[in-house]
Amino acid sequence: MTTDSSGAKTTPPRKRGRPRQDGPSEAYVARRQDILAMAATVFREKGYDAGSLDDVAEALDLRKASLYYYVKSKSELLYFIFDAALSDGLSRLDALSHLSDPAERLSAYVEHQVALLASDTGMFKVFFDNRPLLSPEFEELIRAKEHRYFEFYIAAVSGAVEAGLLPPIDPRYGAQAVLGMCTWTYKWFTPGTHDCQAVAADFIALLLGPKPRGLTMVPKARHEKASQKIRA
Amino acid sequence: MTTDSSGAKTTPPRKRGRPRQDGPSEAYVARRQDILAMAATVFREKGYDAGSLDDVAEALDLRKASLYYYVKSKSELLYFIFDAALSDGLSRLDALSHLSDPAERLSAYVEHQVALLASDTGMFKVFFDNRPLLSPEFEELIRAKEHRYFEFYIAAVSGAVEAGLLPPIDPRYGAQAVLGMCTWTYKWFTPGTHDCQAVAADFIALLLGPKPRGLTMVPKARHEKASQKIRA
DNA sequence: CCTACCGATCGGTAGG
DNA sequence: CCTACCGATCGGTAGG
Repeated sequence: MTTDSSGAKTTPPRKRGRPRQDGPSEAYVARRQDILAMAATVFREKGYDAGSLDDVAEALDLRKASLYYYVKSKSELLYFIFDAALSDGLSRLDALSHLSDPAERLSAYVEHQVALLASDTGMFKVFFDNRPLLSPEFEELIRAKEHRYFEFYIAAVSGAVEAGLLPPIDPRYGAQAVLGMCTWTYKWFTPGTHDCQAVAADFIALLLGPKPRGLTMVPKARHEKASQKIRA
Repeated sequence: MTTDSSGAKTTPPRKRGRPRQDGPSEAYVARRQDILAMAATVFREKGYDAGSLDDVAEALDLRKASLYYYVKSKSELLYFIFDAALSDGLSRLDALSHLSDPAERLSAYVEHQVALLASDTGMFKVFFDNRPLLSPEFEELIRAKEHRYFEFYIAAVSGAVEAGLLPPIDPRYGAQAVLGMCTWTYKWFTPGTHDCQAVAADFIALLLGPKPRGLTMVPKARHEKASQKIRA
């Protein structure tokens, strides 16, 4: 219950059908988004351990205690950030999964991952290098989404193997290889120095062989060919 | 100048040829090795941030302050551990660099890196995920060795490209790809579940194509062949 | 190699 | 959303 300027008690609007407030208000959610965004920036710049809640609060011109009105703990803050990033990545992958040509799909996934990681190495340093700090429950939720992410790559590698574009490897190891190769980018990529598209192109060439220029109708696999050309 | 129990001034030992103590004693160095090994264990198990000097000292039945007799700071401890690991890795790579066959050499490097990373994922989590904590001077020394490490892979990729075993990619990007693929192992490899040798074999197949079984004389490149078989 | 202790940081809470 | 503050941790130092 609140008090208006005259000091009289005010009651909530009496409108019969008033939809119940079943959740946080819009303003609350929006403010929390601000906080999450700022926390992401702080963590990106100083790392998770070194980036304190005081830093986050100060950057928003708040007191640290006020953050607890929006978030239960520091690690929950991290969880929200991770979850949003993962959801974003998943939906992008999903948008690419319609590609039916195995080579095109795998190439698109590689380009996606390289572009994503190169676009924000700072954030991914936090993401990949501070995971154990999450509480078990959050850990589980993140892990589930990560697993879905991984499965996109397993499917793409499987498709490429079946099409004879890749040698007959274990698709799980293949997916780890592709993801490792692309993800590792966050450790060395420097925007000014390196070219994101060139990197992706070279990675794809490494996996699928040199891109046939101007030709679309490439018959089958290079791996099948390779074995044909063996001479005793 | 020191004073003996009688209060008289003492001079350094007069023995003419006595070899000067030009560095820490053997016992001192040995004890420091113990401390480094224990610190490595603690960091491996709890991480660098969470693994306190009290933890390290306690595990050695010492007081924390005593560690400072052997080490200047916590980050110097980390530096010593990293430097030893890197030196070890470099000498192993060096031992493999005699391989003249480009395919064999690249394969050996892949096997080396996968085996190394899979053998101690805990330590490499510390190594790769806590770097920024090192002081600038240490950072520079480590970086230099890492660069030498990187150059081994650049050379191997270059060799494979020149031999037509890999498509004509930028050797630096190629080396990052190979290292990323192999190194990423520390993030997902589990000794019981995964097979280190199978992983390496699949990675090699992914890079160089399926291993020709029982045949040694494979003519040239699969990439050259691929373009030959294109039909309009 | 030890005892004793400092100084600073930081996540989190009480209570409004 | 704020003031005030707690409790615990931790790297490091003094001085022996």
